Amino acid sequence: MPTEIEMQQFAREIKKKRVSAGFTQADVGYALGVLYGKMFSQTTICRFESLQLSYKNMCRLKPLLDSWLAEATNNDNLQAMINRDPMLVQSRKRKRRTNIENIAKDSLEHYYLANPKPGTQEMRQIAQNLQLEKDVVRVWFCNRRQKDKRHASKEGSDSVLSRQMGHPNIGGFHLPQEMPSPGYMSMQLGSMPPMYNPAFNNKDMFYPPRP
DNA sequence: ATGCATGAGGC
DNA sequence: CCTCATGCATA
Repeated sequence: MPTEIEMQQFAREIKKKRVSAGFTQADVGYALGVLYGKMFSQTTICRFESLQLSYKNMCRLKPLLDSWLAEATNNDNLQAMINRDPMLVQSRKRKRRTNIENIAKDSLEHYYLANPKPGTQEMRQIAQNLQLEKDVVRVWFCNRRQKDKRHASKEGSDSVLSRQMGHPNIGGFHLPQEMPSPGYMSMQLGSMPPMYNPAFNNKDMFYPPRP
């Protein structure tokens, strides 16, 4: 089992190699499919590189990326660009993504801090207060807990519970105000080589997660 | 890069 | 209903 430090180094290594070879995260995910049968999405590669997966999850994916790294290092290029699988047959089953208002998100966060695992009745109540489907609320809590877990293996004693809070506001109105940027998502900007030049040129690269 | 969603597996 | 791994869709 690699240590978390080793995992961090590995993630940086993967990213460095990917970028210098001119691959996108999606390319890497696709390459894993070609190489080992199981393909991964851009999202997963992104989350691996930024250490946003659970440690256990990272350990399972590491071997795959490990050999990808080896492949990419040998074959230098001529690597993946194999024909993109057109295997998409519009399966219109997925629910359209709900957009939860910022006001509601603040309230949810508040509820979460008070109780991360509300019961069915409690969720009904919350859903009603915020005028959301209770399933949307349930999923929000599931995702919220999952997010906490990703950052769980941190050491500091304070941390996780003190972040983008600020408005103790439950059902009523809410003062429009800027939320302080959460600083817990450490990006590794300190180790960029000078010739670094990604395919994207947007400002996101040098911004903290969200305003 | 990230928000909301799905589905498998677990009790 | 939960957790966990994962991803479509979108900002």
